[in-house]
Amino acid sequence: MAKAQRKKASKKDFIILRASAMFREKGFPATSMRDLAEAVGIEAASLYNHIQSKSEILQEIVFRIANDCNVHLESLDDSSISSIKKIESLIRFHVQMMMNRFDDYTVMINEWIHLTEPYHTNFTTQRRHYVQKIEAIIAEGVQNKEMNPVLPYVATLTILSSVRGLEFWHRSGKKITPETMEDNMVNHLISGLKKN
Amino acid sequence: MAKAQRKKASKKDFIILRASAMFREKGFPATSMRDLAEAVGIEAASLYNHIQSKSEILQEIVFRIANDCNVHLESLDDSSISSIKKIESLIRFHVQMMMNRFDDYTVMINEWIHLTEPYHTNFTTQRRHYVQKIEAIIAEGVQNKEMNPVLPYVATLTILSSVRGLEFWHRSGKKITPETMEDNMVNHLISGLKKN
DNA sequence: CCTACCGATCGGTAGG
DNA sequence: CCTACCGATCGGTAGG
Repeated sequence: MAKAQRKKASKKDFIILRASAMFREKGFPATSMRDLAEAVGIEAASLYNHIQSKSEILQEIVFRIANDCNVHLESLDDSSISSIKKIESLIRFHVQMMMNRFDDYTVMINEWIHLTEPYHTNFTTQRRHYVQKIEAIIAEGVQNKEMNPVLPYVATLTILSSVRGLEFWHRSGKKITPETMEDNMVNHLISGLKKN
Repeated sequence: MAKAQRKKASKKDFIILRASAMFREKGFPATSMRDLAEAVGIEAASLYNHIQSKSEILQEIVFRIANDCNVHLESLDDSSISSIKKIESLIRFHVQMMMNRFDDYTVMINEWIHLTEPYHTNFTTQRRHYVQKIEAIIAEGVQNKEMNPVLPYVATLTILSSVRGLEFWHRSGKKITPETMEDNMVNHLISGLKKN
């Protein structure tokens, strides 16, 4: 029984794994359950022994990743490191997510709009809180005179979205190590382009 | 005849205008021709008196904007301004596109994957050349010692994708003027977050 | 996990 | 610009 549970869970995970890759490539609405079934190696109808609906797959992908982002951000909360260091950690975390969990992360970013209610509202609310916490870190940094007088809201959006550029990098054949990528993005977003 | 031509063209433009808003909101595959027809105020079948296919609408939206981006970038080409000033102009241009032509620009960025061949390949090729030209500007700035020693490819992706954050800003009710937005993003991406 | 099949909806056409 | 309608495909279910 425990074994059967485990077996079933892992098949479900396999379906979600394949779905994530396809949702990223073609988008959620353009991916059919028949395409997915073929990628998994079973008939479309058989998918429903493991999952409840197409929507459920998207929900699992999105909220798993969103949860990991929230956990990371909260880990920065009561530490005594500087605001700059917190933002650096945030950038590194997102670059790593993009590089190590490319399909899931990209699906969260690009396909969350196709979440049905109440998941859609749930996600946008979570995202708003996430942004607000980062804004608070930046606002503190500005007040501390650690940071230039930027608008925290704008800086937060810039940081969070800049990681999306890695989507193109991933498609291209460029050989850049994860560490180089991380360092470059941290330097650019924290120290800027212009030499002083 | 000339008048009829003009009238027909403007109705087509109206259809594309509405389509752009819907493609942005719900994505290209999730927007049906019946939804679009309703937004336009006619029956679905009547759309085909003005456009050839659903795909054609996407093509028009994407390549109009892509063309404007190319024209701007080429305008920077033989001017004698510094690399930093060129990049500043590039950032301001993209922020303005995002603010003034929000639907079209967002559709280009998010929905180009749904272009059919040969348009899909055409777009990715154009985009690659576009990125390479910006890389060249940054590489020159690094060589000049105008800029910090960043990897041009990574810096280019960071700049181009950071504008995508404005998608969230647009949805939110935040009152930030276009000029403030532009200045903040230019400062962040060029001078960085950290105070020296 | 399969075969067989459902009602709904899709992009698009015929003909007026 | 409409009515009427096409074949294809969609997500999902029944029953085994």
